[in-house]
Amino acid sequence: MAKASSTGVRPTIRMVAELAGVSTATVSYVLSGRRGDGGPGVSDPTAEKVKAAAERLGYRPNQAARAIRTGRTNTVILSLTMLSDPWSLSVIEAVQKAAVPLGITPMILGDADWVKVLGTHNADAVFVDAVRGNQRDDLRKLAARGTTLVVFDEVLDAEGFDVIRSIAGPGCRMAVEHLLHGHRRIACLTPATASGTSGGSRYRAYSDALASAGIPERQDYVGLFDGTTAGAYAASTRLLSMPDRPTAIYATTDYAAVSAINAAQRLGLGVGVDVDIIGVGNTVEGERMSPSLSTVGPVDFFDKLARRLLKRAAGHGDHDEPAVLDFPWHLFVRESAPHRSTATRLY
Amino acid sequence: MAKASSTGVRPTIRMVAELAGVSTATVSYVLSGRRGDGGPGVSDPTAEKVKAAAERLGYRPNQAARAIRTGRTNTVILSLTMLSDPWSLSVIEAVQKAAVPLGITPMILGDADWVKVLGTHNADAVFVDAVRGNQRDDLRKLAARGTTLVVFDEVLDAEGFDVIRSIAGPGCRMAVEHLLHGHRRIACLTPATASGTSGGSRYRAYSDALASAGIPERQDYVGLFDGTTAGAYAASTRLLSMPDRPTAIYATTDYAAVSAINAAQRLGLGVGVDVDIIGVGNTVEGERMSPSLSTVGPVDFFDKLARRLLKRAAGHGDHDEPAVLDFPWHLFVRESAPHRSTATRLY
DNA sequence: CTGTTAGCGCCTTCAA
DNA sequence: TTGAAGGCGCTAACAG
Repeated sequence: MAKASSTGVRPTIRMVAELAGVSTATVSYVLSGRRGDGGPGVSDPTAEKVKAAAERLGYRPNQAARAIRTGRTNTVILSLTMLSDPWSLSVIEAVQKAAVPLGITPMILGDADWVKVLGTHNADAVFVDAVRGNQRDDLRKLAARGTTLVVFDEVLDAEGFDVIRSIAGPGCRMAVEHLLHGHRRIACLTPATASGTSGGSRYRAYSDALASAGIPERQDYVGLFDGTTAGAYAASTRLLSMPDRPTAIYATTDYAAVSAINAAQRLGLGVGVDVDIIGVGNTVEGERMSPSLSTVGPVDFFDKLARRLLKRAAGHGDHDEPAVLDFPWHLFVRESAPHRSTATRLY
Repeated sequence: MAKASSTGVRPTIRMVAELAGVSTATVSYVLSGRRGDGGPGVSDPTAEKVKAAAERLGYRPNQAARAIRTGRTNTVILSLTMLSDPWSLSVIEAVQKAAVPLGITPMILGDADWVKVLGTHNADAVFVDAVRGNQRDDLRKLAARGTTLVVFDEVLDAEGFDVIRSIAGPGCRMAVEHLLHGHRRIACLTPATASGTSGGSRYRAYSDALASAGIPERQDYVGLFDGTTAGAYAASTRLLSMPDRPTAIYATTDYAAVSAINAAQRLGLGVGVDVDIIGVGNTVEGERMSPSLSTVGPVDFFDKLARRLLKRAAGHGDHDEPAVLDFPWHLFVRESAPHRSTATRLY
């Protein structure tokens, strides 16, 4: 049984070198596993001695020190504003699956204030899931300083960083039009902050589709909430408790749609029967729940996102130009808002 | 309008020094804002020059380099195994609130494999939310190497690190006994993995309480699930669809209880009326939902946890001995499992 | 009050 | 096949 370092001090490469009776360079070669591919060869007995010494001391290379020398951190940062949103969990899941085999560690930044953090902390690549108007300049500055960015946004251009975009507008339009096949009294459930930001296009799809169908928009059919799950639940309850309640709800995010389903069931309404509910985003949670959530969303979005991010993180030399990646949207018809024919329509 | 660094290279302290016409040391003094408190003073005009130069270049100190020198990263790592659990979100929220004013950045590690990551990445303090049996040695080794740890566990001792413990046993017992006032047919909803780990005590409280009350335990009243929300929902549906369905469900986590409530409502059962549901953990989500979730849990747990972690992260000099912190549990009677008198009991 | 020097732990030449 | 030396960006101790 090795005694390990009971000194309370972290073992350094130098201690390993001393214990093995070699130089620090040799240790570095052996432990970073690069001998033979152009790097100097090290004799097997020496390599063994080094490995044994490292093991005995419990040596692990110091990433901070390595980063300062190599410029690589083997880390990607995910800046996620709404951690409770299933969308964020899907991002995390996909990135983690793709990162682990590459020896890259994903670190999650829950704070919305990524500007300050990314200025001082480095990562091989950074994913940012929401950019407010006044942060556009910060993004450009970060990119100019060499930070590798992948940004999720519907309007930004690729000014030194990748932009992942999934044009919500047409997709959302499809969602509302799907409801229009069976309904006239359609409500919209959307966070209050979304009026100005990217969510705005999701709401606009609702307005436009209704207008095209010749249905006047009712103010009391717009359920604004504060962005929380509880808020979405409350707003849904209000909508579904009205005397002339809507027969369908278009929710601008999947998690809001999930809350709406729970609220409807609480009120004793059959989801997909008495009331249809459709979401936006195509998250796994929606697919797995019961009744399964009808939704619109990009296909394979999360995997593609993860691939892009890790390609940027790993491929330090490859210089694909930063680009805008556009993901097409599909309509996923499931139980919460099934197909409606003239026979089954609710008006 | 400053041109900023359009070189694609991150500005260093040396560039700032050159531009300002001073030495790097002076820059360091000025920008780390420590002049006067024992450190050398710097004249105001010089300080201004330095600040202007830094601003012009968009300079931000490199945390990795600083860390290697000072041993401090201004970072805490939260290793959270089940990010979708509201419990994790509460931890994040509390830590973030406490960390920001101290200039400390919380980084979240979603990967369950913290052993590898913490070996190479450093932080001023680390919170670990789950320790498997074979990881105990790793914990000790990490602590011996100087990693500051705060571990959430019910059985570990403080072997070089803090242990936060919230003896679930007695609290869970209270939960089941609360149900026993009004019920005889009580089911238990618990993740399958919990048989061996800390969750085991939560299940044992159920067994013991039933035994003490002279009620035989029914195998078909134990709803095992895979740890996911969807799994908990499915298991709840099965329980509540039985011919002689239970009139109460004791869920070993709040998030499972939430799923059970949704399942019950889906089946048209009145929660708190036809069926009582109680959770474990006292998360905010449970408190805010409708019907509000009855539960047991420690009081002020998350804030206390955050305070401890940040005290460890900030107080580099203070050497309180690592200790076991024990948080007492309370019973929170809310709508999903109200008080039952002999008049309102369901048997 | 300011600049010089010496490292932190690691990796990468270059010479032996 | 190995070792010595230099430097990454930064700060701490010591000169001036």
